[in-house]
Amino acid sequence: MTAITVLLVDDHLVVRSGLRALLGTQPDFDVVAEAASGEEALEQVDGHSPAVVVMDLAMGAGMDGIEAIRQLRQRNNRQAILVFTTYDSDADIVRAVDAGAMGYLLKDAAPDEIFAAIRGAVQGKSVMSAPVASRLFQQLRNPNEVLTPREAELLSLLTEGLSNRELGQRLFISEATVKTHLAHIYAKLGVETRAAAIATAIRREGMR
Amino acid sequence: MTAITVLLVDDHLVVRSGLRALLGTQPDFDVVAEAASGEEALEQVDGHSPAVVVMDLAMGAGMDGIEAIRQLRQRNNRQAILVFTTYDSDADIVRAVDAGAMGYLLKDAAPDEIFAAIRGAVQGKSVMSAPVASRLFQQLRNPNEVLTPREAELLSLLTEGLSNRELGQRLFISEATVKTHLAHIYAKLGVETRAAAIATAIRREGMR
DNA sequence: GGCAGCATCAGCCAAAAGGCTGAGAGACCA
DNA sequence: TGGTCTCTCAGCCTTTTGGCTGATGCTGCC
Repeated sequence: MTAITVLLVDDHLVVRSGLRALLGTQPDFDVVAEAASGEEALEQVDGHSPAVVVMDLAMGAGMDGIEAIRQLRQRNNRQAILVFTTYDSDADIVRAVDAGAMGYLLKDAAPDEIFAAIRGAVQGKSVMSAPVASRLFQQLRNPNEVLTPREAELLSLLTEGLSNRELGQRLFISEATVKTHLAHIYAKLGVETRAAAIATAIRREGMR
Repeated sequence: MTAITVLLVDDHLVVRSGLRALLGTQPDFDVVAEAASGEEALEQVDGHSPAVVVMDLAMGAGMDGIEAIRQLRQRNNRQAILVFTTYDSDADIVRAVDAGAMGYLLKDAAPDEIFAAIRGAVQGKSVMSAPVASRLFQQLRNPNEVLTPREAELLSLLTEGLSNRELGQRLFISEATVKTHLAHIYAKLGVETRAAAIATAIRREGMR
C-alpha cells in the first residue's frame, strides 16, 4: 500500500511543523510539500500532485484559502481538499463547501480526528469536526434562523458601526424599517443588543 | 551549559507540536511541559519551574493568557513569559506587557526570531516581533491615543457585546465608571458609539 | 384564491447609551 | 511639594435603542 501524499498550506510555520510532526507519527501519510500562501499552494499542487491538500482559510497576504480551493477545483485535479482552520464561522463553512472543500476541521481537533479526516477524504468521504457538523445541522433544521438577504445586508452595515438613522439613509428605508429588521436579526442570532449582534456577526458569521 | 527549560501553553495541539519540533532543532532548548489552558499552565509551572513560558493569549475556554500571566507574576517566580499569538492588537499588547510579559511574538515569526526571543528572555531582555515593536513605537509618539490597561480590558469585554451594567458587574465597578471609561475609549478610537468602537476594536485592534 | 414570507412603515413606551461637568483617592515623578 | 495620570464615582439631560402591536404591498407557491 502506498502512502497518502499530503500538501500542507498554512501561513504559520509552527502550524505546518506541528501538522508535519503529527502526520509523521502515522506510517500511511507522506507530507510531500508545504505552502505558506494560496499562490504557493497552486504551484506545489502542480509540482507534487498530492492526494490531499490540508489548507488553512486565513492566509496573511494575497490569495486566501477559499479562493485557492476554488482555483484548485477549476483545474479539475483529483486532490481532496480539507479545510483546517481556527474558527467555525457559518459563513466560512458555507463558502468553503461551496468552493469545493471535502472536509472541515478545527485546529483544536484531536489527532485521531485529523488522521481519520485525511484517510476519509482520499476515499471521497466528507469529514468535519463536531462543532462544524452541528452548525450545518442546525442550519438545516431551523431555516428560520437563516438571515434573509436584506437582513444580511443590514447586518453587514451594522458591523461598520452605523446608527439606525445612518442605516436607513444608506439603505433608503425608514428608521422604523431598520428597527424591524434589527429585531428580526436579533431574534435569529439569539442576542438582545446591537453590540452583541455585531460581536456575533463578526465572530460567528465571519463578517469583517 | 544547561539547557533552557521551556513550557508551551497553547490550546491547539498542532501549535504545541510545531513549537516543540522547532525548538527541538536547537540543542540549548528543552521543552519540559505543555499546557492547553491557563489553569494547566499554572499547574505545569508549579511542577516544572521552567525558565521560559511561551504562551498564547487566546485560550478556548477558561482562564485566558493575560490572566494566566498575571497570576504567574503574582507568585513572584522567575519565569520569563513570552507571548506567542496570532494578532498584534494594540490592546492585547498593552495588557500583556502590563500583566508582566517579557516579550511579544507573532505566530508568523521566523524560527530564528523565536529562538532569539527565548534566549533573550532568560537574560532579561525584551524581544518582540517587528510589527509589534512598530505599534508600540507609534503609540509612544502619540500617547493620547494609547488605551490604558483598564480601558483596554474594558474594550475587550465590550467586543463580547456586554451592556454597561454587565461591564460594571464583570469589572466590579459602577456603571458610572464604565461610562467614563467608554467616553475615553471613544475619544481615543475616534468613534462616537459603542457599535463603532466594537467594529474598530475587532478590525483595527484585531480583537476577537 | 388564499397563504406564507419578505420588505416596508407608524406610534408608543421603557430602557440603555451618550455628553457634560465636577470631584476624590492613589500612584508616580520631577 | 506640586503636577500629572489613572481609576473611581455622581447627577442631569438628550439621544438612541429596543419591545410591542399593528398594518400595507409584493411575490411565490399550492
